Amino acid sequence: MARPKTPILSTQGIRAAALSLVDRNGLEGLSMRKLAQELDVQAASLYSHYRTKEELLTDIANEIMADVDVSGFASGDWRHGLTVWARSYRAALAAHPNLVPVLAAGPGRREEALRRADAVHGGLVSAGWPARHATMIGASTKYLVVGAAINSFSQGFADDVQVYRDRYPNLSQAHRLAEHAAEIDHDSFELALSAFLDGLSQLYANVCAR
Amino acid sequence: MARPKTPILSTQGIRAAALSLVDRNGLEGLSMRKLAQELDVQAASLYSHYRTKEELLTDIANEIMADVDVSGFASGDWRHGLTVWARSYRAALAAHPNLVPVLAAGPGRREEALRRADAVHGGLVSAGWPARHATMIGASTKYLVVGAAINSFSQGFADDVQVYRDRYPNLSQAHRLAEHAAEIDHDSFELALSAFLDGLSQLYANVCAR
DNA sequence: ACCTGAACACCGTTCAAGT
DNA sequence: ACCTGAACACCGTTCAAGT
Repeated sequence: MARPKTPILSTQGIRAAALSLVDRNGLEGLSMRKLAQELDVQAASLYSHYRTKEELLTDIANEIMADVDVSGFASGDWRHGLTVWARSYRAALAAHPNLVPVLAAGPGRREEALRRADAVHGGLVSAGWPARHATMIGASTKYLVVGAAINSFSQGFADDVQVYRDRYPNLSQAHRLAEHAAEIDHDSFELALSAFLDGLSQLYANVCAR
Repeated sequence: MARPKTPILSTQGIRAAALSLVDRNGLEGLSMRKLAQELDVQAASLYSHYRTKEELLTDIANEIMADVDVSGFASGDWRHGLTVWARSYRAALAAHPNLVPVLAAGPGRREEALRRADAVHGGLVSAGWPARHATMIGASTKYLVVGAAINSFSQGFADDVQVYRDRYPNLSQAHRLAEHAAEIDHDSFELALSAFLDGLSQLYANVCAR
């Protein structure tokens, strides 16, 4: 009864259960004990597969970040590369909003994160951007994606509908934000991305003489 | 000994001690027990002044957000208004990096947050932006600020200097990022902001016919 | 009103013990 | 190698009790 012939747990299964728990109950809804319970096992058993809770979360983050697509830079069109990267990056984060703080915290395991960073940087440089600009553009794009994912601008307006009308006339339709939060977030992100890229295009004309 | 003639604690003092603890030891370094110890008091005593730890954090967040400056919109120049807002917003977050997850989580208490949101939205609208654009621009700018504050793009490259040179040629100077992290973050933010604003200016010319 | 001491229900993690 | 049961050092929060 202490150990079945075939192992009960697998890192794969642990990750899936943990992610499901986070998706359902939020990041604070994940504890090693609850996770163990979900897997019909004792909490201590998890430590045969992951050394810490943090390591487990990092591993999950890796899995999610694997969907981020940097292949757009292969075309030689830096603007297309950035667009594909940013959108797939945002989609990966938005798929698990409760995990965004973890995903934003670090680049996950170095391996894949560095491969992607290298692809972005390399794509920009080979398109003509100076190295320093490439670094800043990569960072800036990440700011946009992470900022958009971590914070529904509209989420703060969920309750207390009446107050707005009286005291803040410019926000008189703020109560509508909650309903269309997802749509507004999406549109705001697309607006930010295209304005940012338009601005970069102007800069490109100035910086990258041909 | 149970109660001195003059109260030991004050919400003001509790906030200051808590913020100092977070600044020194990180967000996870703040517990009600450690905070109480810092104030030479029992943990339970804190609950005479704050009902929950979360409420305390929200109050601290308010205090910090009070430094955000939306006065730039009074000039009628929307671009100037956004610039002043974004920079002061970022400065407020960057002053307490360990608290950024909390600051990003919500708009804090409704009062001041709504006053600022109203100023931004109203400033944009009276400058000629349609209401929907004003909403999206406000959201986008916040994305940029929060994204920049929450994540040093460079912070992930702190260690393991040697690996980069060999495996990721485009990141050969990645080890320098750690040294100049603050500078690169600042420059990246400014690049993102000005590119974003340049893009918006183009859009303004198209959308806001005069 | 404000602080204490003790308690409750939770954590993450460790470790000897079992198979 | 993998799982258990019990323990350790921590949490946030509550509450009767004291002044």
